Amino acid sequence: MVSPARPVSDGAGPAPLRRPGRERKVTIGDVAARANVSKSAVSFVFNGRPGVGEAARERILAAARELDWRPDARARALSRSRAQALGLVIRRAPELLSNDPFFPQFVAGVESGSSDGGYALVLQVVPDRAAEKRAYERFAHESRVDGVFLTDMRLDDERVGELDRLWLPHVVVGPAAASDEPAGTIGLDDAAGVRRAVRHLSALGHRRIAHVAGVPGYVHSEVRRQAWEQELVALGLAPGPVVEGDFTGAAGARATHELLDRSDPPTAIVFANDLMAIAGMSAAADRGVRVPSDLSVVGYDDIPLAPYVQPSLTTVRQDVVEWGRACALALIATVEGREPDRVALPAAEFVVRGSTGPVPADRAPLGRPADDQPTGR
Amino acid sequence: MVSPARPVSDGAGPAPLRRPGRERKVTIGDVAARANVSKSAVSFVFNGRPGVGEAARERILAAARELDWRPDARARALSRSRAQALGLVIRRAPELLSNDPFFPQFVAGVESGSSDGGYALVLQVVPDRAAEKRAYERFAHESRVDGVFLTDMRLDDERVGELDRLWLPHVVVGPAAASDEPAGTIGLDDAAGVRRAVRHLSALGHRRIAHVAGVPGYVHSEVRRQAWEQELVALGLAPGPVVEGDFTGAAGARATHELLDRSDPPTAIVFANDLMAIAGMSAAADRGVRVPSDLSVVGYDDIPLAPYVQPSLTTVRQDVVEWGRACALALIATVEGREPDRVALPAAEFVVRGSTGPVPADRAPLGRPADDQPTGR
DNA sequence: GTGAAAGCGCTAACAG
DNA sequence: CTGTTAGCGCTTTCAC
Repeated sequence: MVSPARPVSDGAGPAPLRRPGRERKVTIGDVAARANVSKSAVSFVFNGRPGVGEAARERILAAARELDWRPDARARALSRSRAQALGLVIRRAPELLSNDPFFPQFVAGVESGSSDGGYALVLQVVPDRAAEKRAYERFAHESRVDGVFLTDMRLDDERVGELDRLWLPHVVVGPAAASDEPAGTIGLDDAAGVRRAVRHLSALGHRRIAHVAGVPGYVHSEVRRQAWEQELVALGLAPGPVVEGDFTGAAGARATHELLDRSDPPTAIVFANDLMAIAGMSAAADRGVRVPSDLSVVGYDDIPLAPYVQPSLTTVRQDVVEWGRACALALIATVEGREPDRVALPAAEFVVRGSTGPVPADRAPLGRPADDQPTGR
Repeated sequence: MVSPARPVSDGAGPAPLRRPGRERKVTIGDVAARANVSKSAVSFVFNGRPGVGEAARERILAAARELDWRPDARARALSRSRAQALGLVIRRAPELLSNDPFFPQFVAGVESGSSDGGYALVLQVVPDRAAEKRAYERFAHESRVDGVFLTDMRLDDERVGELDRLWLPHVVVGPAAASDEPAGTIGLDDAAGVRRAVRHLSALGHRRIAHVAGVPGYVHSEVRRQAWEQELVALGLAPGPVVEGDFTGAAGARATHELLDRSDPPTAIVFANDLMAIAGMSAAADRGVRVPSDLSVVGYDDIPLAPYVQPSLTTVRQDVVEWGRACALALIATVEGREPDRVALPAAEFVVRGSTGPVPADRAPLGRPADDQPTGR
């Protein structure tokens, strides 16, 4: 059975909700009494505002410590009309949540930033758009949270307007490089990493560089695709074929087969995430195409496994934890009516490992590789 | 800049906390007035208790719908002395959170169960034991949550006692097979999967089956190690060497090298998780040991990548989402003073893929393999 | 069946 | 600088 609220069980049925007996919860009144001051004095001290003498202050703090008292979050929330909590709604099938290395780290970062700022993080996982909308509405109507994070932005996302209508403050979490991003976006430069990857491949002599994209309609999918294309154009190369993926291993494998089936198969593929890239490498191996000697592969995310697959995966890494922190701090500032600080997030980093190499000699169309010494690490 | 609480900005400084102008928040009073009843009637309807006539009930519901009103969670929490929220404290370095496929799924499951039961999920990520303890204390003292989940149980975990002292209801999330588990544990049968794996290897003729364990001191590490050992003994085999790992890829690689360096290297290794197993396969490949022809490998978790590495990974899968749901339902029952239902969680499942095969002919010490036809997924 | 009134524990005006 | 007082929005007895 499950541990009840009461540690010493007497075997009685389903009973105890609260602590038994007389032990009333200690309140601000008890602290005030013990320190010989008024409740407001206690309140003032615990809200860090002036107007309380040093002596009284000391006594109050001592009394609170002795009684082991902390302001009750519920009462505080009610009287300040602020929940002192931030909401994160994640729209994704629960089973698929662990496909994505982004969320665990992002949640960790957001939580760390939130609790540093004195806010709690309320999480909700919803399967579809309808449930997502309801979740935001409930957060707003029930005043459960003071603001929310918007992740997984879609092209023409309706949520910003909805949240404005609900008067629910928010920050948009997204790649910073999108040309038409809405104001209020906190993101790091996704595109830079992809561009760096393309340059790296070009420097290795690759001329047919394909892309396996993420789920269409998502901003981060688009940003990565655009970055890939723009950099190819900038290098004077023709944008190779693009295959739409959906960030799953199955899609990565399928897309890879599709690309290698072409009459002019690419010599390098830039995948929109590591999971697809690794599945792609397996697919290549299955048909006797060797990485990196026959085909170079680049991923995105730098998942913990990336260094440990065969061959180790060249990829792009972002500091997602720090990103999450920055989002939390920005949202707190917004909620409290302050102008959020402009934070400089580190750009995505390009990590060179074993899955990229020189273009196969018999496939290199012409010219010698440009010079390019990636920093990696 | 970040989107403020007010959609139409007039360029003023850091100002608006709440909605501007006259638009007062609609309250239960407004609904009562509009429906021509008292506040308590409204309250009764929204709390599903008898004592309100059908006609009044209809009008109340209509009024609430028209005014778009839902009970304010803060006020409700205060007057009912219940936060209507559940807490999950995760102790882990933020950067390491994505190493673990467990949490994203577990969180998703817990959240789904919580919101089905009308509870919010408050998450906190803490780096160490001290912060963890403070987190629980704050949850309790500030009445932020009504109960908490205890994950990553350690041998001789102090938290159960602490929570009892704080009068904070809780459920323990852990493998169900631990012999000395505390009452109130919700878990599925971790050990069954590992035992199945050992039997599978034995059936393939393996006699020297090693184990790469998880972080020592954690219940789930111990349970898996014990299951491995017990099954070997049950099969009449000598427990092979055990190397301690820490669930990271680096540890998996190191441990594998250590095992293969021995004078009597194992022909099969059971790893405590997939990440170590995959890194172990890479380590083996690096030294020319081939999987599965020279070495069989079994993981644990069935991460999304498991089918897509080379070779695909034989592993153990649990329905972590369902597990999380069950935990949430049990905690809600506990919090509300009911006896939690005894839920039957599906046992861990053994998934046979490409990383396990017959013992190498020249290494099979004696006898012919027993018959064992694993079911797979 | 319905409504008035007293809290829940804290914050924040406003007097003293 | 300190204390008194009126809420915050909802729940819940308890008379009517």
